[in-house]
Amino acid sequence: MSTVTIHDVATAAKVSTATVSRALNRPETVSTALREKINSVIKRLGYIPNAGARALMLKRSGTIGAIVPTLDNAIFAQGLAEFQRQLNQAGYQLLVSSTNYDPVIESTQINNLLARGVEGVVLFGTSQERDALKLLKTRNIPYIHVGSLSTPFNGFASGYDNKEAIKLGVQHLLEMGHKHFGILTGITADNDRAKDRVLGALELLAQKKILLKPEVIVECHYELQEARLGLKKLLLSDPKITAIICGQDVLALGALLEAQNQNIKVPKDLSIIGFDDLEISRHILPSLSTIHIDAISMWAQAANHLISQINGVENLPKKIKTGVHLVIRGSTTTAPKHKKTSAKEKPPRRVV
Amino acid sequence: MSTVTIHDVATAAKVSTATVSRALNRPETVSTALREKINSVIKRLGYIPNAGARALMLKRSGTIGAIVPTLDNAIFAQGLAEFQRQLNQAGYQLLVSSTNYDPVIESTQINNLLARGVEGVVLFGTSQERDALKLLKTRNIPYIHVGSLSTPFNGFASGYDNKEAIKLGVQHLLEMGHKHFGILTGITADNDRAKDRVLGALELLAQKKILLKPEVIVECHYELQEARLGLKKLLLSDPKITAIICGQDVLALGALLEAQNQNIKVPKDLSIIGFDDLEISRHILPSLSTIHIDAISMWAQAANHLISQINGVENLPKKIKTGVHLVIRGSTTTAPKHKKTSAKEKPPRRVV
DNA sequence: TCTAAAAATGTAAGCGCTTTCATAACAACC
DNA sequence: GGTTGTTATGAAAGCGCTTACATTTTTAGA
Repeated sequence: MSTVTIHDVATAAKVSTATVSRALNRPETVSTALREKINSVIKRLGYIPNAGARALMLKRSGTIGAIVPTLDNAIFAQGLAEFQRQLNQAGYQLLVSSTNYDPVIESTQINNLLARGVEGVVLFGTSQERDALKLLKTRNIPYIHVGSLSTPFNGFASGYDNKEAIKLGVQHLLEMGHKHFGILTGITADNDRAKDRVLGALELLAQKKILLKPEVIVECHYELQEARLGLKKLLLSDPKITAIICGQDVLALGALLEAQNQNIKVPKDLSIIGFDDLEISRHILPSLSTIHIDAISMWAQAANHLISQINGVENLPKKIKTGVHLVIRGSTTTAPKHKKTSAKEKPPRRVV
Repeated sequence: MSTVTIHDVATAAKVSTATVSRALNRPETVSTALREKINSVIKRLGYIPNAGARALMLKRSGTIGAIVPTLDNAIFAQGLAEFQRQLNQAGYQLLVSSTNYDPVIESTQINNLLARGVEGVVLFGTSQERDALKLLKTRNIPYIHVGSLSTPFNGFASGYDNKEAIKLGVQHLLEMGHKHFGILTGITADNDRAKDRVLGALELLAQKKILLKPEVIVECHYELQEARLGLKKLLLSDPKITAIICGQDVLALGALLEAQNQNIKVPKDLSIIGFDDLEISRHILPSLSTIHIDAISMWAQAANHLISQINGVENLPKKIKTGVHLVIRGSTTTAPKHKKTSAKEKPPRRVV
């Protein structure tokens, strides 16, 4: 690990380290001749300034941290890509870490980012540990929540109201005459988004005097396999179900695929609605009705807000509300008049 | 940004900074009484050691960098998750950056990681810029390529031979009697994996005296929309095509979906084979025949190899070959006897 | 040609941390 | 009680960098 330092460059160029540093950071303050000489030495030696040492002096790292539940979901991957683009444009580097939906890991990661001297952090959702947030507060590190607006939080957030958003879908289903619902949700523990979506759905249904039994609300991880199992369970719990409300498109996709495997016709026999509008949702057959969220703008605005915070801009908005809308596609339609009973359920015809 | 330093802790605990440092790093060398006192002060002040300063002294950062083309593809997301797990287990932190398939950005990112003092780096594929690799070499930073074994490279690699891997699929198609092929590939520029897969397919086909015209090899980004367009182009270029060889499952999925939209029966009229075996591939209808790669093991072994390198282990293997196998599912079958010609292509019946 | 202002460069301190070496405190032994 | 280990703590240097300040060189005005 033969590291070449600013000192090596200085001696090789027969100047002081101060001059090398200046040549790098404020080139206009050093004479052309020297500057060129120094640059050539730098290139020859392959000198790369040590970011840690630099941050130590400057008391700023030029780094921003992001903590997301997982990278294994297109909705995060794309959001982060946008976030990173905005950051780079403003001269910041992004440090990503994932928590696997575990708030304890999340706290560790926040510490980690702090140790690395991040100047700001993005937190997904609002379910982080109290202490972790307090840490950010007392250290005076700017941060912003992304993806959640409904749950109470201090500080800033860029996102939308999950409770209201899901209602768009439920309302659509109600208008289509559905009366018997099943809910397929992600794990709600430590996940305000998932929780809010279920809550929102139940709230609107209750308003229409539809009360769901606990058996028709099933939780599973965001995986196709689990979602398929979930749908099975749902249909077993209540064969009268004609509409499935899903907390995320992956779940809806799983449900759709399972329905197809069971030869249940979507949307004729069963309507399915998702959330997030992944790329595949518009392409699959039948295409998936879902709630589209404007993830790009949500992350872009979060980035800019965070940078503004770092720059000490005053009177920033507490909440940045980003777009959500219902996309009606092929997986939802009017409720079947009489739920088709499967063959074996058909009452045996009485022989006269 | 009121940072609390080791000095603050020291004065608050009425000890020297040396003692605080020891209490943190080698607790057994400091008396119980002091240790407890120091710990309580640390907790009270919310002290977090500055990782940069620490790395500066220790000359090791405990950090490893990974550079991948994109996060927006499940195959990378899952691989990185595994990689990170292995790293954390060994006490290392992971720093991820993505290049969007641009080798210039990749070089920048390597510099970036080096500036941050990473002790090792993982590079996806083998198409990085010569200079960037030389930089790693001269600085003596351990690195390993992942995902590619066929293209020439120096140093180490964990992965498989893309050229051979794709042949598994092509062979299967040949055995099913297919004669007319189309290839749907990712952008091959700066992408040895994509390149090798095309090459491998062409090689095996040529061996069977099947030569593909350039029009039946179409490149597109790994997106469903583009893949659908790709299939259209392919079918237009040669209506006799009965089998599509895809360089990645996303492309195969897109092709499958487009076929369904055009009411082309898969696999009856058209066989489609993918590569990577994403989760959805086994669930979609028809399920996708594909080449399964053991991404988990590939990344896990890369992590361990890298850590061994850092630890100075000698005589490490140059190549770690990880598993690949053909998964035959529902999207491939025997070639149709006579390719069904669509109505308007039917020769007009001559009136006698 | 001399002098003063401006521009270019160097000196040295210090960012927050670890660690070597020196010193102090404490046992344990005769 | 003095001596020797043994253990616990502190003082200070230095990791690679930037920058205030001091110093030198250049420029230009008279």
